[in-house]
Amino acid sequence: MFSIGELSKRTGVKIPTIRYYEQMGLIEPPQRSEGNQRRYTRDGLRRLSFIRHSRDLGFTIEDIKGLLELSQHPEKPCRDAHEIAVQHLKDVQSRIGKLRRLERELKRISNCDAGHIADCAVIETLADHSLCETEH
Amino acid sequence: MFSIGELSKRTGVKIPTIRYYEQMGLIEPPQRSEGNQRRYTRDGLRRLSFIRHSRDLGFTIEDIKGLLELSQHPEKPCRDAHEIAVQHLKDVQSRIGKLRRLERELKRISNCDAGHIADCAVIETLADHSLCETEH
DNA sequence: CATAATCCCTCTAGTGACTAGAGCTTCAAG
DNA sequence: CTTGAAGCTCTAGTCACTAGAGGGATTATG
Repeated sequence: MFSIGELSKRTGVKIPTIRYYEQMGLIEPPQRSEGNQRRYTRDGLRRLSFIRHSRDLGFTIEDIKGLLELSQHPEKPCRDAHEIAVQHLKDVQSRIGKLRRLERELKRISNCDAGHIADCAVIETLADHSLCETEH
Repeated sequence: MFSIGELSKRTGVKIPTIRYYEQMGLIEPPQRSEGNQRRYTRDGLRRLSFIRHSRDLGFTIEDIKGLLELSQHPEKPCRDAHEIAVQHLKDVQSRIGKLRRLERELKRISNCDAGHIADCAVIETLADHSLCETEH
């Protein structure tokens, strides 16, 4: 049995975040000690590790609820889990695309070496979109 | 003089967002009509366009406050504006790096074509970080 | 066994950048 | 002069936490 602090250390999830996950229904309310403190089992640890890892990969809490649900039913078809992952991959790829266009624009405007604001490309470009090279 | 709706159409910033910017001190409270409705000038339009464009490029409201302040003082050195832009560029580049590692991992795990959850790479990998190829 | 240090509890509120809705007033066109 | 669109303020909700107050529980040491 682990206290919440130990669980936190082992998973790298902060204590208030663990309690928040409980509140959100991502993890089940664990048993309590006589003095009302949370006591977790090895199973709770596994579940939280799953959640931690999924969050690191950028899945939303709703996604994770779905994935956890699925993982409880090994006989179900894999299709749904697969779909969640593919959808998320698409999101990630679109975010990368946007950020790369941004990067190009920022590189360009931050090459500015004007002495004064009056001639600064950063300010000028922000004030006038038509000075941009790419859409965004 | 524009109403808030016209300003919204011309800049592409939604009406509640404009009021929010006013509340946050990004734009000055404009004049009001006799019936207490906001009336904007061409200058307000320019300022909001600047903000819109900066937000599109991912600057935070705090960044934008700084940049607006600078743009009001054309005689100031360009250095500060430059620094804000470069810092932001760094942020963007680090976000791109993270997302690309994620993309690789998601591509890998979503190649799964198992029939059942029991053998699904998505679930398996989320449950066990050591199955990952890259750090994240 | 007493005490001190650490840990844990609940509850509320704050973050950033909006967005949505209720319940009301004003404006512009016909 | 009426009517419907557009505007007003205020409150609360979003997401995924994070911080702090004010208390109780557990554990290590003397």
